Amino acid sequence: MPADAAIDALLEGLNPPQRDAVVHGEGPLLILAGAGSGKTRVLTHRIAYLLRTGQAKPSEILAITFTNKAASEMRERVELLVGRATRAMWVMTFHAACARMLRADAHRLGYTRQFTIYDSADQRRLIKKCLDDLDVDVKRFTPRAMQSQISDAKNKLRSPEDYRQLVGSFFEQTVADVYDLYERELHRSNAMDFDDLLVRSVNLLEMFQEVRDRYSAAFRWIMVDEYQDTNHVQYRWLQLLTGDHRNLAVVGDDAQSIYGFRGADIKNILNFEDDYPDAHVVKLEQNYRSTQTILDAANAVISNNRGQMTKHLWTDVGEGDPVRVREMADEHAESRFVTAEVNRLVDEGVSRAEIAIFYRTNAQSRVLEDMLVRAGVGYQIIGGTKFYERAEIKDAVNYLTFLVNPQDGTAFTRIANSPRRGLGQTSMSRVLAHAASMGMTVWDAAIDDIPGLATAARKSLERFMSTMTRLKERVEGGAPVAQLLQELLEETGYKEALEAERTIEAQGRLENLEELVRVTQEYDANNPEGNIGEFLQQIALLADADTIRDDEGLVTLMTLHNAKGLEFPIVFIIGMEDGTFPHSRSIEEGNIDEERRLAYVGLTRAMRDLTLTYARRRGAFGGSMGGPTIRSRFLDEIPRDLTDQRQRLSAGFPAPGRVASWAGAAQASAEVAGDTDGSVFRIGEDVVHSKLGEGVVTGLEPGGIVVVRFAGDGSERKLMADYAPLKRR
DNA sequence: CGAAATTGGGTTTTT
DNA sequence: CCCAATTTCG
Repeated sequence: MPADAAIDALLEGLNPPQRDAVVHGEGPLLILAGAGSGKTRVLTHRIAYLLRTGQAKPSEILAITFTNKAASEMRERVELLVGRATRAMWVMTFHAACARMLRADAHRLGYTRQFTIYDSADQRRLIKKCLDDLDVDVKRFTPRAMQSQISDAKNKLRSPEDYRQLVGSFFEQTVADVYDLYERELHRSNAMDFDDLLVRSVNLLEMFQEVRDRYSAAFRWIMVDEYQDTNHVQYRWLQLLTGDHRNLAVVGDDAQSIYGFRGADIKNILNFEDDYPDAHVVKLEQNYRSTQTILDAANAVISNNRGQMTKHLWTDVGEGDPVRVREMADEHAESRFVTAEVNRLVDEGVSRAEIAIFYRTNAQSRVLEDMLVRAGVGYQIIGGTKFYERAEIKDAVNYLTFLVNPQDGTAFTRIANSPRRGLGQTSMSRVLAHAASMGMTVWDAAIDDIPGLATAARKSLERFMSTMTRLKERVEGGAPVAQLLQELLEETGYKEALEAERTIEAQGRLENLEELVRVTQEYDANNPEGNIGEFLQQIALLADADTIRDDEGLVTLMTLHNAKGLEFPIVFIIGMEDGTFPHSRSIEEGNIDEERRLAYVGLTRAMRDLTLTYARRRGAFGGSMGGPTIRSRFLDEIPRDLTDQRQRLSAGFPAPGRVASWAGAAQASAEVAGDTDGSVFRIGEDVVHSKLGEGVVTGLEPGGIVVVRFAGDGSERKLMADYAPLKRR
């Protein structure tokens, strides 16, 4: 028992099960942590406790999370408890930990430590090339389908040979061929895709006893967050590392398993006690985040799933307000309603940073964004088109990649003719073919005498490669990343080409590149011993969730998937319709349970205020498609008395056995009609119309119509708020 | 050989 | 609507 006062302090303020998990010593530990039950607190205190009691040394701690953001948050919170000792611990994502192991030992598997990490776009491009090389019809077998099959195989630790054994159709036969070639091409390029990071690490640990001994001895204490989202490779990786000491503590919630499509296997957590019969099991069921009403709603929804670990969240913060459910005419009315609500809340003194809006698919954000921009509401959006996926950023990154990884043909193909240098498809294929046939790196092939290359292309390639060679010398001289990037953008003519365009778009691209330079400067400052290869590997592993800012002035928009692990005082979930959420694909595949868990995740993000909206009609593909919708089955799984919706709006009559108040009915019909009070604009507000100039709002009418008196000619006009080019001033 | 124009195809979720 | 791939034109 702890005698030390510092140790007592670590346990203070923890509830009994939390304390139980923190003080558990050697041996397997399963922490079933319901949403908002303080699991990060438990993990950080457990680490601190192990250190303080002298059971563990900092360098023996390996703490795994799913996002870098979660990792840095954990690191910061541990640091508050134990200080500098944190630096010796590995607190990072699965992928980052694997990349780090591989940098040290990849040579054993025939890679250099400068191996490139391919994101899924790179991966798809290479798969496409393999399909072409094998003369496969990409109309029949799309690269996307191949990619998901290959990724799936890798997550199950199936090699191309393993896969070939199981082939049962022509499709799978094709996949086997592509998979086989793809793997060889990847290796020849000295590159790994995301899945490879895990797979190759497992290979390393399985094939080299001394490597395995080294790591399993080093990491005597292993902790894993979000264990319900681990897949088979990750499971195997953990097995290999914990085999000797069995000090594995996992935290998770089977009700929040939402990554099945990515190979996550919920059985990993469900069967933990079979894997470790002596496992100590702790359940955290007290929720410190939400009101009882929100929890009851979430519990009710998730109870429709079978075969879960029983758990019942409760709180002592009180009942709170009912869940608000709103029917809107279409997605425009929905956006208008949410935007107006945000404004109303802000007027009441709520900070925008306290508000989040969730949706099922990224495409749903567009209409909402339009409306928020129009209303002048600041927002940040997580996901969608990501910074590192922008063409100019990928180009710059691929320049750096080719400088450190001369084998990377994908990087070469991307940059050789960007900016235009007169090196087309044909010339590039010549270079790649030459490299392949001579067994040399792409770089060496590009500076070699290539037979059959046109004179113009030859000249151009020579010029390009001499610039690259000059840059490479500076890389080898240990130039800082930022300096190299800047020189590269100048000397390759990339910047010049963009400047010559003189378009607003090009201007934006230049600004993005400046942003990238800032990122490299920051990297240089934080990593005096760093190098390009490490920088590239680091940015390759960034996730969307890592870009969330704590900005007072911004409402946060994101998919439900990205919302996991976060909390907000006020939450809106839009698009609560069957087909959107649950998604039609999931309905077809009979995969409703995972969608329901996603709903559970979404609902439990809200601390005090939760609003769910659905639209009677929803357009798709820019308005050409889409029709009447059916409200989400998940809405109907929430007991009516937890919501403020007193009758079924779609029926148009009060529900049997329940008396609807007049006010409720009036309010309901107003919403159905297009909600008069939900307008983005308000009477008396100054607005600007792109054609008619400045004016003031003099009236609001049902159907989203605003009446505006314009200053220019004094005329008063009725405008459709959704379609008129009208903005708040 | 490269750039512009056209057409056709597709939307789940992502480390 | 937005992209990528193909066709067409210079």
